[in-house]
Amino acid sequence: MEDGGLRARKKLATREALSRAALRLALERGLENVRVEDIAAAAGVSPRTYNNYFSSREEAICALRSERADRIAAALRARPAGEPLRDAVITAMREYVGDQEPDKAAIQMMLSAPSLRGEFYKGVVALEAPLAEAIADRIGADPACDLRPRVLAAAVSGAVRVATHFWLRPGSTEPFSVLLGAALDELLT
Amino acid sequence: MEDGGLRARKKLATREALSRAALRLALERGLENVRVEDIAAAAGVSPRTYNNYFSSREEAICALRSERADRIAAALRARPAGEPLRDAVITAMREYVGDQEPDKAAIQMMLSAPSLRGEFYKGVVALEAPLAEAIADRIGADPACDLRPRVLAAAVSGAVRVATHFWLRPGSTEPFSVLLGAALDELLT
DNA sequence: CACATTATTGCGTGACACGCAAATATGTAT
DNA sequence: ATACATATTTGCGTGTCACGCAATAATGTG
Repeated sequence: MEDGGLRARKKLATREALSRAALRLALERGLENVRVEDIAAAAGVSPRTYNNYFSSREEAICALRSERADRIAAALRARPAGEPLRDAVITAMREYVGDQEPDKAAIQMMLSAPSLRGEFYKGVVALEAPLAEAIADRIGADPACDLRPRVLAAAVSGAVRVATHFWLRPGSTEPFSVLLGAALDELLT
Repeated sequence: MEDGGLRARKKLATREALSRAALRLALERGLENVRVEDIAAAAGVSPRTYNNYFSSREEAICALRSERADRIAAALRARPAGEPLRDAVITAMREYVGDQEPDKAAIQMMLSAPSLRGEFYKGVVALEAPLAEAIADRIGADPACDLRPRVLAAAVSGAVRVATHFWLRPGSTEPFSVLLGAALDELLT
């Protein structure tokens, strides 16, 4: 029952293979033209197995994005203790994102297809819990009683959403990191 | 083709009847035990008509909550022009919510059922656009270029989410308006 | 190597979303 | 009021899907 056992790793691998296949196929053919059967085949498992991992195409397509939360929290914990809270949070976010450009077509699709938007937002909101916990640790707050960590985390995740929105505007060429930095700066004023 | 015509009003009425029926049935019987057929019957239309209005049970159940956005924006526009931006936004939110308690069981359900959460978040995020526009008008910003209105609106909607989260905690008895006020105050500090 | 645990698979079932075309209701101009 | 145009509702058929269940295969353990 260990986490690093062959079993657990294989499960993660199939989950990832399924999700990658789902996203790739949706981008290639359009969301409407992807059968569950195709996703399963592309990942080398039976359709029934696909449904053991995900209970909807939407969930499969958005699953990978939903798993970056812990690294963000870790980036915050790595900030020096003396740094003011908001600066630390914002710098941690900037560091985490770095200057990697996300896949524009993928995010575009997730935000324009109504059936994917909800799943996408679930992923964004999921970033907040670990981030809020790291914030609570830093300011010595009880995350169960104090609103501040969660409100700040929610504001940060909101800034990410807004930056994404502007980054996707037709004709926009600015790198995501620049827009994210600008959005996060608005939280300081 | 008018907005106030009999046609348009009847359409809105059926839409609302369907959504109310869907929510009521889901609360009474649990989400799993609600057939599309039941919702349509409770609203007095055919199942096929139900599907002309909504393309999933989840959409029908969460539809009513998604339509409060314009009134929030109006509340902001009613604030005196001299008031500092954030105070105006926060006061407007407080005024809008007043001391009405939302339906705890309903929101509880929407946040605990994975298939509803995405739709619920879509509704919360939908609050941001009109609010951001009202903010942009107030500070004379171009909502297409300036990040500030949207970041602030997103922070407010995040605060609403966080307040909701705490309001739902088992054992919590504080009114929603108090928690919302506390969450919004964190945005000022 | 034997045994317990866990994952995968096939099959069957109930439900659902939606295209299409007919029927019905509504708005409008004469 | 009547006739006509437009929008909405409805029934039916179709392809798809999620999931319970039980059998099978794969993996970890003593």
